[in-house]
Amino acid sequence: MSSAPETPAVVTRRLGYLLKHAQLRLAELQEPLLAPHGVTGRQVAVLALLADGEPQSQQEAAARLGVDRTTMVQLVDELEDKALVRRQVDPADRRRRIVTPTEEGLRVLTAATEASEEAERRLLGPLGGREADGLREALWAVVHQR
Amino acid sequence: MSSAPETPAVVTRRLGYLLKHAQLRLAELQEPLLAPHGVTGRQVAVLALLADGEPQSQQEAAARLGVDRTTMVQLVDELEDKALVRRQVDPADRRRRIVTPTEEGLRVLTAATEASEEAERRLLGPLGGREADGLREALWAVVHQR
DNA sequence: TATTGTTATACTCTATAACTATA
DNA sequence: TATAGTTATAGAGTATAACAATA
Repeated sequence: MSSAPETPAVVTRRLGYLLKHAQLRLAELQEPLLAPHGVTGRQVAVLALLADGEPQSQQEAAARLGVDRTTMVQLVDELEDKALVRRQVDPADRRRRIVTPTEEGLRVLTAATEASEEAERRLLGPLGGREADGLREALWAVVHQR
Repeated sequence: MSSAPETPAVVTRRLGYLLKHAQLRLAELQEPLLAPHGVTGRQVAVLALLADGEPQSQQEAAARLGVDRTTMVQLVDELEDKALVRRQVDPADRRRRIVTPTEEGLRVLTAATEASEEAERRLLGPLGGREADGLREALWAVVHQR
């Protein structure tokens, strides 16, 4: 789906439209920058999550990312196929699989994170520093409200 | 997919994550408010687009919304099945179908737009008026950059 | 030949239900 | 009985390719 219309309509002031197309635009910018590292934006997100803090089981990671456990199975499958993470049975509870990044996974994460941040900078290009910070803060407040 | 994790991780500061989850949150809020009107958020968006400005062919509408023409066929099918829009062959170019809202379509659009705006207000609840405006403006700038 | 709308098809992302193993 | 991971499957949303009608 293309991310911006040629002739803006009233619809394009709606928040749903703006959020969707901002996401599409970001994906367009990220894709070519991440491709050389052999990962997608979603894979980078999962990798970052797994590298952040204590080693986690799949369900813990799923809860933190806000996805279903069956989705996490597939996300971890993808990363494991690329040898970027390892699954290990938790000795304390043999039902659980602790998922940790490999050394290669950490290397890819570092490089891909830079690429990802470059894409964010390009997306936020038309905004000033204060506006860009404001956008991120406003989204954070909206997403984490309860 | 659930829209917010119990334990925020570093990933949740990434723009991709924030945009996706803001959208999910908005969809959650909209769904129950729109359901009584018998339309989805996407259908309201298309209806609003078709009611806005000159009568449009499917391809014009698709371009303005930023979707493929085959996607527009299905969107218009949905609205036509509910008798909210009408397809009419363009006498000036018989390949084109002009799509216009019916009276019922306009009534539903009015009601659903109010519901949709209420959902936006709830999403933006944690923000002050200035921050909410800033968010919308920042997203607009980012989406319409060239 | 080119364009509009359409259909058939496929791909991505996600979830639900049911299974296995472990607790 | 309950939980972690898994598999099979299905649904939503989207696109590409090929076709019919029309230009």
